[in-house]
Amino acid sequence: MSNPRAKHIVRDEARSEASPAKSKTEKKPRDERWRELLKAAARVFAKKGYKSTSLQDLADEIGILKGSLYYYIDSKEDLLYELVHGILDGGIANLRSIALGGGDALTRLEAVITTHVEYLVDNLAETTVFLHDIKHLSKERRETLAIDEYEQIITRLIEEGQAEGTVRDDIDSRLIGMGVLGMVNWIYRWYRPGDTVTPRSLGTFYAEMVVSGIHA
Amino acid sequence: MSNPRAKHIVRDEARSEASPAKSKTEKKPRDERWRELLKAAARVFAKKGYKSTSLQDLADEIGILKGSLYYYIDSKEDLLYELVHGILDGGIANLRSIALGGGDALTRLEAVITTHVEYLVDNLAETTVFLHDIKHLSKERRETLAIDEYEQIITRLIEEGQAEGTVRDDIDSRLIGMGVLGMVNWIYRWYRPGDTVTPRSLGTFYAEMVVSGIHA
DNA sequence: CCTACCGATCGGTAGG
DNA sequence: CCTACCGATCGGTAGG
Repeated sequence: MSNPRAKHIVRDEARSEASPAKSKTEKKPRDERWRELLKAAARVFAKKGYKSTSLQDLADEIGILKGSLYYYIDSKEDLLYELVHGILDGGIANLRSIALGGGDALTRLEAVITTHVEYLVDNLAETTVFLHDIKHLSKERRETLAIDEYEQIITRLIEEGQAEGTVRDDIDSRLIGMGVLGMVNWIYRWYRPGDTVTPRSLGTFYAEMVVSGIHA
Repeated sequence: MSNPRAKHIVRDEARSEASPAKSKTEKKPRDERWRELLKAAARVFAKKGYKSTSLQDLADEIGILKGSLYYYIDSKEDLLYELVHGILDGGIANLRSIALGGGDALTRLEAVITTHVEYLVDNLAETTVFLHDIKHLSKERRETLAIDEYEQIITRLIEEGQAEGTVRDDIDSRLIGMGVLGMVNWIYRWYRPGDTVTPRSLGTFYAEMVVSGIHA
């Protein structure tokens, strides 16, 4: 989430106090603008797709000129990477701490599902960008990301459950794992803020459905 | 699946017999080229995304010049529409005939799932384009498509099951329906031709998993 | 009128 | 952050 261009950030270089209200040349601290830019990118990429979003779109969104974006980034891809990297690492950290914790495998799987659902819903735009546009990252950058971790964490939990005898073992753990992941990740396609179902109860239900669907 | 430009197709106008092997100016009947173009578009759109695919890419793929594509289409979007329209209508026809058939709701739901999985796997590229790039269709064209039919068919079956008492009715049918759809549709993201699991057994397993996951 | 393209250029946008 | 631009490539169309 750090600004890749701001190698040496000098904090708060005496923000101009001159115009308290909006002026045409209003100055915003660099960090604030950077966060604003990332939020705008998440929103617009999620809506239109990365490839269909021009830097002009983003510049308009935050009220600067297109060329000025290069004060914050080196390329359009920087924005995609920052979003995708941030959302992935956050999600993995969540799941890893649960999956490696105590308790039987099925209980940990339930916790992983509810936690993942809440995280996904709380970060709908970023998740959408991750699930839709990661292919537009360069191979080099994509290789720095632990993209398969989600799949591995879930599949491993299912294998533990099979070893414990709580999960049916007549089916490949990977098939089950991808089914679970699909059910959960699909949420980004239909859930909208303000939906009658809360993220918490949605997660609880899907966890329940999975457990009764795969138990031995 | 018809060629929008070929208003009056004259069948097989004495295809040149001169060069039986490949010649530089090899002639292919119009319909054949059109199908070849659609197949190439499905393949390349699925791999690179609609927006990242140039008409030059497609022309290269089938071995003609970019400008020559306009003999077959009026715009790039024609190709997207044709693919998305074809795969959607085929899939809906499948499911509708099953959903409206006889038997109890849960049995029909199982059949819908297995049929849909096989159809999806048999048409992986087209399904990928449909699930990823439909947003790039113009509003006018998108509105001609029955995009919500899948969701409605599955949700309605679940409601019938709830009415019959075979499906748990303490949960919104839509939540269950989207869960089922997500699990099944997610297949396009990980299944590859040659995978050890056959489409048939994959469908059977997912149907099983759903039924035991949601039964009353 | 057709099939199967070519060479050149259109309005517009890309990243830099 | 702005002004003033570039090289290239985009989808699409011209006449032959």
